[in-house]
Amino acid sequence: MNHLELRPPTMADVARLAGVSHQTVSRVLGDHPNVREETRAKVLRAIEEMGYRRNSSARALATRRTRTLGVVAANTTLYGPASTLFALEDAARAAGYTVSTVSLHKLAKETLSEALDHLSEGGVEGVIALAPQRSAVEALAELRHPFPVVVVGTGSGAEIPSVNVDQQLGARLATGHLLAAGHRTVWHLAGPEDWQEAADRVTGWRDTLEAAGVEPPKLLRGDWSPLSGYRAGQQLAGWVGRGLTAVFVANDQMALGVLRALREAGVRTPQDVAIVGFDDIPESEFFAPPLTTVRQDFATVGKHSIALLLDLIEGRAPSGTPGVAIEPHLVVRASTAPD
Amino acid sequence: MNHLELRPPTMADVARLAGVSHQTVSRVLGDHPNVREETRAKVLRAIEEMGYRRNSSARALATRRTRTLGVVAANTTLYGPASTLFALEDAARAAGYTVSTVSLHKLAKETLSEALDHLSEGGVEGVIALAPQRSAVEALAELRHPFPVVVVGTGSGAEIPSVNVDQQLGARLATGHLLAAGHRTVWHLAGPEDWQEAADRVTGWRDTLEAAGVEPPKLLRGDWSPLSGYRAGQQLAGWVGRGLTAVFVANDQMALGVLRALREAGVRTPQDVAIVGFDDIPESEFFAPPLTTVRQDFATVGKHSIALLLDLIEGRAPSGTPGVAIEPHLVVRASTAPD
DNA sequence: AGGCACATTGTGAGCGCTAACAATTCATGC
DNA sequence: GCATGAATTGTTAGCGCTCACAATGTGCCT
Repeated sequence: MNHLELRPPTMADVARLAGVSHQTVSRVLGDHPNVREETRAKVLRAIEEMGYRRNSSARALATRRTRTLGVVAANTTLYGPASTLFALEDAARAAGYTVSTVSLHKLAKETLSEALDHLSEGGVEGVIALAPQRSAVEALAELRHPFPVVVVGTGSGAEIPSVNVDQQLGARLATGHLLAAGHRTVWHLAGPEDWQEAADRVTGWRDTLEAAGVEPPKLLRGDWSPLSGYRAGQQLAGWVGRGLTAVFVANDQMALGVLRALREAGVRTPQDVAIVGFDDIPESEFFAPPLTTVRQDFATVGKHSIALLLDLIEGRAPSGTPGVAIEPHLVVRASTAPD
Repeated sequence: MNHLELRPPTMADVARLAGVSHQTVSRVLGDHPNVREETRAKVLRAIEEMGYRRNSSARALATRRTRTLGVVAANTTLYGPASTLFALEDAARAAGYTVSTVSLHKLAKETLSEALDHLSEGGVEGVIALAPQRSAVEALAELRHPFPVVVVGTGSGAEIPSVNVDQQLGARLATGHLLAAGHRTVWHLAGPEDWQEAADRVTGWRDTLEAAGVEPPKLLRGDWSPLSGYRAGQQLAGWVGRGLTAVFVANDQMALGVLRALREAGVRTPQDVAIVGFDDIPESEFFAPPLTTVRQDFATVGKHSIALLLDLIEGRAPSGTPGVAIEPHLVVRASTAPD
């Protein structure tokens, strides 16, 4: 708690105390090879003694590198985005970068533009956009910005470099699991149309059914919230006994709502209707009943995204195999298996 | 997507194009009063044309202000911390500051120290620490740092400026609600001992019982996770029929685990045992049954924290009434009310 | 001893901006 | 018509650092 000192020490101050030139101090700090061990020790002692820290602004000005990355995201209180954010932050820090975050309420073009401006003012070298909505990516593509941008979670629509989880595969796993358990068909409660993830999950679901020679039943839409799941669940309950025995819900929160609606309608899970969710939020294991769901590896997403962005910043060719989506995994629990 | 330009334009470039001095450009950008309208327009046109943006490093170097705040947090994928983070970020941006976040896996002294170092290297002017554990605050108090720090969520232990939700009040609301519903006594499943919030909730619970002349029953401990709630729930089930009819659980996730354990033991909620949680996570409304819980206003926490930190940075006397905790509210649902 | 290569250290010039001051312009009033 | 002050603009000097280069020092070979 010494933030009251008049002026923080500069490199020149340290140099004076150590009896060397400021450049030598810079060399020590920069781990340059050609510094005598004795000198290095002297300098380090002076640094320690004065509690010296390099001024990042001066450094950034001289090197033209801020070593700062930006992240734009919405819905950051949801498990998925929050987990991704965490992973990104971790990966960036490991690479020696600082992360500035802008959390938005909504990913409209306007707000996105403001966010990029804000980050730009902050001097970021590149930005990761958690933009799962197609409209957001389009907006992003139109916006001018003086740094590279990597999008997470919006399929590989080529327009902008991106990193993704293979949502279609996840949906195929979920749907296939239900078919394999003997269900004639599988209903689907999807996320909002504009979301790429929602669209991909619909595709994966539909493809799986069609590959099995089954006509896909009517598609239901929710908005990811438990409440929308609840409402959809009330509708679904009406189809029980008329061929509905299994539902693939596009996320765990909605699945929670569906479970409640079915329960209230006297429909038992999984005996009457089996349910599969998506995300594997920490709560899912303790739902009534515990939820079969699809888990995504956010840590890997974070690492790949940062790696790709850094490649872009450094002007390297992207090192990771581009466009390769990360594989999700099925987690089987009681909601699809009677005990 | 023009990040390939050789060198971004500087203020001098703009000045040349506009036919003025760089200082005049600076004045326009800084909204200085004494600039002729015509000149301002000329400059703005040049800025627009060149796509000029001020270099934040140079600015920071000259003004000695980075306009960046840091946030250190752990468990950022949980609803509470994620919500607080979001609110902090929003409030800071509204105040014209950029936020750099460091998300930690654990809030040990070592990692905290590294986090502060990292932020310090990034040139933050102040830091908000989401440090709900007492050990973390102690570590924070011992650590040297060249900027003010505000702690969120660790009671007003005076050592470090802090902003808090009145956890004891929340616990009193929860416990009082159960007593008022006619329960003879209320059990409590607490969070980890080291957490200030957990301790405060225990105190509020105990005080309420004692004020009602009731001897507090045995205290159970969890670690906030649904699993620990589940385990505790199994124990609690053993006391049903022996005086246990109501439980105040220190957070919603554990409450979820408790609900599952009770259900598996054939205990009905709320008919046999009433449950109150804490946090009001989005899922709570759709638990089986929907959970009565205590809601905290994270947006207010965020605003207060940023305001306090900015006061500290500017060297002002804290403007908000210091030490005033933010009031939580009870949200009554089916887990305490038979329909 | 002289010379050469290499290791080590120092010097000077910016990086792009803002703050302080100096210089110019302009409108007034007398 | 000219002094006078305000409005407007320009000039200069850093902010604290890194880079490129210059200047030493050191050891070793002939």
